[in-house]
Amino acid sequence: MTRQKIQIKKIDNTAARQVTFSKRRRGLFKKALELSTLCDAEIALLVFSNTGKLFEYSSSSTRQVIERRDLQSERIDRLDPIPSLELQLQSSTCAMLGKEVAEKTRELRQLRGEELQGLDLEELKQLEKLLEGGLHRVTKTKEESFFKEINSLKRKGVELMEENRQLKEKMENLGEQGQGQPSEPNDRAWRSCSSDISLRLGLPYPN
Amino acid sequence: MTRQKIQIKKIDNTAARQVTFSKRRRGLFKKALELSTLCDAEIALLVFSNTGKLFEYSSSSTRQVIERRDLQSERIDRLDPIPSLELQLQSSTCAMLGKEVAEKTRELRQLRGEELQGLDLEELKQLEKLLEGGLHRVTKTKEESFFKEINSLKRKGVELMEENRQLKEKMENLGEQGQGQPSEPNDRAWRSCSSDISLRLGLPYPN
DNA sequence: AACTATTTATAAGA
DNA sequence: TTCTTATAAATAGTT
Repeated sequence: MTRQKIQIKKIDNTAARQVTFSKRRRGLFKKALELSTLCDAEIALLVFSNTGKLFEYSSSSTRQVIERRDLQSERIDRLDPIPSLELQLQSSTCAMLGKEVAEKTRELRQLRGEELQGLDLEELKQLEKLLEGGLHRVTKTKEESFFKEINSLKRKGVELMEENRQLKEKMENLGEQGQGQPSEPNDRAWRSCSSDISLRLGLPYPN
Repeated sequence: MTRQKIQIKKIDNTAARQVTFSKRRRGLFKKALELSTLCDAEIALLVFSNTGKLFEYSSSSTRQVIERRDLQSERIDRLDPIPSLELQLQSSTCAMLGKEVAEKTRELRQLRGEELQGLDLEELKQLEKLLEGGLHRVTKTKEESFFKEINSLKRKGVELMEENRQLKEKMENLGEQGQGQPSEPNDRAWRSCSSDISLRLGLPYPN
């Protein structure tokens, strides 16, 4: 709708699709709120993202709106007093979910390089490309993570050395004893906080 | 929103309210359709006008979307008046499947390098290893596939040259004409089956 | 139901 | 994700 007009069809690029989803979801929810406010309408809006996440808006309570809707459509599809209507619907939901699980399982196996026999050259090439992309991003993230950890430890080290220096100074001022080994302040600093450091290493990013 | 900006509060004038309701309801439904199409989202939208009329949109089936939503908020809502045993059983199956889908979706995204923010260094390292393994196997399979294709084409070439050689021999025996060029049998062999070869080449390597 | 001046939404890029 | 910005789309008030 801007910069360039787009076709209303599924966006192939995953990242772009997610960005658009975020933006348009907000827009849609805003419009729903405005309609319910301006026109005193009762609204329920359920949105499942591609990834299965649920977003919902309701002018009152979603459950309430759904029940009101059920009352209306009751006259239409209540011709069967069959309690299995619900059962059937759930059943089809189950079937759908089952299929989804199977599909995703297959995809996962292929990404692990485990179920490649049925693929043609083109599919193999695409898979390879996907893996290269994923690997690249993971490696990059990992290295950034390493870097952060290292910097955090360095900073800590500097702080401890400074603290140590100050303590020694105080001690020297107090007793003029001078028997300490001025050449290894950092050794003592590190030993004194070793438990804290190992904790940080064990739980790499507490934040 | 045009001619003059309006406040988002209930429109007092009944006629004006109804006109706005019509216009905006259409806009909202259009936006819902666009979101579901562009982003492959599953959407249900229920709107009751203040006159009590129901308008609904769903990307699939309203009932199905509601079911899916109930599954997610099952534990929270508990408004259900004792579902049948069967329904309960199916429901738990569905819930399980739903969880599985969510889990696998997350795994897939991580393998694509898309949802890495929550992972610690150890997890990133494992993911990287997994991807390297998968990539290695896929690349190997792809190269084997290339190789097979090449060998198959070579074999075909040899067969054709042999066939060509025999044909020429026969022709020479029949007519003692000797005008052929004995130095380029392969050239003619390849040309004679060019359409077949390009067909085979076209399928495996379209780009 | 149409029109149209404006406001709003948003695609692409940073 | 958030901001920016050029442009498309929606729509308030009018006819």
